[in-house]
Amino acid sequence: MPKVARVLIDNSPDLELDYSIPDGLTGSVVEGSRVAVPLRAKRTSGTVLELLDAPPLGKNGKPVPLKPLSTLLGGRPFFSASLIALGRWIAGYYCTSLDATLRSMVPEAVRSEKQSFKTRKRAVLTKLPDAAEREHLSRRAPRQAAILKELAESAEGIAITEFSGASAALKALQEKGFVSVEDKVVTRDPFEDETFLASRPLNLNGAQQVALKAVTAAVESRGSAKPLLLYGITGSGKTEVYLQAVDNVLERGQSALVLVPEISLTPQTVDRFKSRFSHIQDSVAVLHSHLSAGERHDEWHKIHRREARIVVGARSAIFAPLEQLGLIIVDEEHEFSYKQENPPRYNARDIAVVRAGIERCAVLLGSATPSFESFQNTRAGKYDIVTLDERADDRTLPIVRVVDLRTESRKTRGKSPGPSVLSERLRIAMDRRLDRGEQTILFINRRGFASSLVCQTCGHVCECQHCSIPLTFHKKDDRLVCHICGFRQLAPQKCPAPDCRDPGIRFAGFGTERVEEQLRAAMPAARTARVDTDTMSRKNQLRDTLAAFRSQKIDILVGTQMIAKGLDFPNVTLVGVLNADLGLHIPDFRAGERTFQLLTQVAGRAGRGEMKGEVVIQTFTPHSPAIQFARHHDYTGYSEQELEFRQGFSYPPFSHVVLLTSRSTHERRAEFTLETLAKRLKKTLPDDVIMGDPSPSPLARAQDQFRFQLMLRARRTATITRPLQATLEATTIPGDVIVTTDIDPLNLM
DNA sequence: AGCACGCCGACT
DNA sequence: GTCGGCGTGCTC
Repeated sequence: MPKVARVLIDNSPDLELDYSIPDGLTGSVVEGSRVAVPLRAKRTSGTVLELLDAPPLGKNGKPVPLKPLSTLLGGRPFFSASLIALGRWIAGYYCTSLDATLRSMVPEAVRSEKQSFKTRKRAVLTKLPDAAEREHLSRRAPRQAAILKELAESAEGIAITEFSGASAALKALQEKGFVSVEDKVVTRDPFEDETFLASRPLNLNGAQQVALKAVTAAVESRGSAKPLLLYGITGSGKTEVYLQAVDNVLERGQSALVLVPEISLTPQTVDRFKSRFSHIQDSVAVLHSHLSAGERHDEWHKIHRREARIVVGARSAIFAPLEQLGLIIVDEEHEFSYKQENPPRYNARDIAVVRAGIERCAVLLGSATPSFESFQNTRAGKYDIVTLDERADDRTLPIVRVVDLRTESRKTRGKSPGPSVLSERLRIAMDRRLDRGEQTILFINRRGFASSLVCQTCGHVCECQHCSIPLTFHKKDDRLVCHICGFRQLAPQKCPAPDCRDPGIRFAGFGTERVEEQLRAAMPAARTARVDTDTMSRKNQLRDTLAAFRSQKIDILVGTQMIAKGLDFPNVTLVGVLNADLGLHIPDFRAGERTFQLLTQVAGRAGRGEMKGEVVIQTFTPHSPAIQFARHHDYTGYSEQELEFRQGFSYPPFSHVVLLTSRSTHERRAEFTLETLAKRLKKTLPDDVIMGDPSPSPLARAQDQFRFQLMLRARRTATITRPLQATLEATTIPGDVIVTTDIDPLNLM
């Protein structure tokens, strides 16, 4: 029996102390247990990280004298030994304290005592009156008799709200001892008002069968197989492979974890899992950010109680306390939303691979446009790859046409104020769809400065007072809004530049709002709807709009990234990308990769039914590789060219990036701090680390803080992080400067 | 010499 | 995180 517990003290970064386990508690103190411990003269709390047989030896060679831990807190631990191991790995790799890491692994709604199980008072039958009594009641107190009859038929009792008009009768029955009223736990069901029609497994085509076999073999190998990359083009039926693989895992008595990008992007994926497993609906738990705190609490406990065997969730669901894991699936593994933007800044896709290693289970990464990190891992033999290169049911990929906006703007010059949103080609294609009763999706990538207010006469751009980015014009409430800090101001009537004052500024730039407006004017017969964060604020609004689109009550759907991914509408035969350049010219070596992924994903929304699809991409740079390769559906071609470039410059996946950022309201201090760190790092970092110069971040100011950054690259992350941590500890950082470390960043702003 | 303050290391 | 030891440097 272990006699010693190593305890991580709460709220004290990386303080791990050993305590002896008193006799009364041996056996009940396990890894993950919450315990109260003495610390100096006080009492504090902590988490048991591991159990030891004997106290460690001190500097004098003798065992360290240990204090006994005080008591056990709480019930079954939040963390299993393998989740603690996972936490240790994350804390080490991402340079975060173990305490903060473990805290981020359990939802706040579970961790804080505020949320608890929801209870409702229910009446239950305690004993049935004898025949004479019943006879008496039915004559003298028909209300009571009726209640008894109802209760006799329901095993779980009936909520007392059902008897709201008969509280006196209920009370009388309670007093006679026939009925008792108890608090019963009721589960908050995020899908309460939805029904899922059971779906049956579809027939797999040859490639899908090969893929399923490979996954099943990996599951059966119990962790000795390599991670598996499922590269399947859009519409090739990846989800069906996931569903059947999960089914196999369940049959083996194991559980499965399915990660999907932030749920609002793919409501359809969740629905497909809920439907396929509708016969065991209670075994499916869903975890994502749109759940209420109470729902999250209940779903998490459903997993913790071992009731749920399938978890479908976003990024943080990678920490779901599932046991006997057989398979972890990461859908759309290239998605940037898997990266957490606050500490620990982990990437759930990478954590999935680590967790699979710890739990000795299989891991499947799926994508139509795999990240170059994962793809290179298959080329290097670290991952295995299976390919679905045909659309399921013999459908074909859409024809992609590229419209050169440079020649287009020459055609329309002078005819309309500002740039024209729809090219002639796209207009004609849309008219044709409307005539045939088919549907169109128009995609506008609002990232970048598309809808900023730029004066056409003097070039003045309305910028945020607190951040160094242009403000975005929202016509509905006539405001300029900062998408970084939320700052809002009334839109100016004319150009604010003192020597300009041109009223034309109000018509510059376009975003989804303006597209919709122009569309209404240009095609009055079409029924249109807009999907972006502004219109989809209400709960279920996205779901409702998509349902209306599916039932063809809407002809044209205009939207941002929200409609780019994962949606499957058979009647959509045309997709228009209004400005493909917007993500292309940002200072980030992944700009091309991101654009290629987006175009490929958007194009994949067209022609998913019987009818052939068409995609029109409007761009000012038709020659750029991301656009040309996307046009030809050529992931392999693009990856070859891009990987060669990345290798030449030692960018990921041929190196790991560590991004050091300093920020402060005091510009010089932020800059000086980073310069000092850079100087010290130059001395301690090994030669094979590529270190840039400290420089202003592309987002030079945000929320009144000036930002500077330093990029470091090396083959192995630890080559950088070990000396970096030592340097950070040894350097005094001014109180008003914040220094952050981002390992494998995806956002270089 | 006496004391305040801040840094640093230990806490089991 | 928090406490206490100890060194520095200022004041009496």
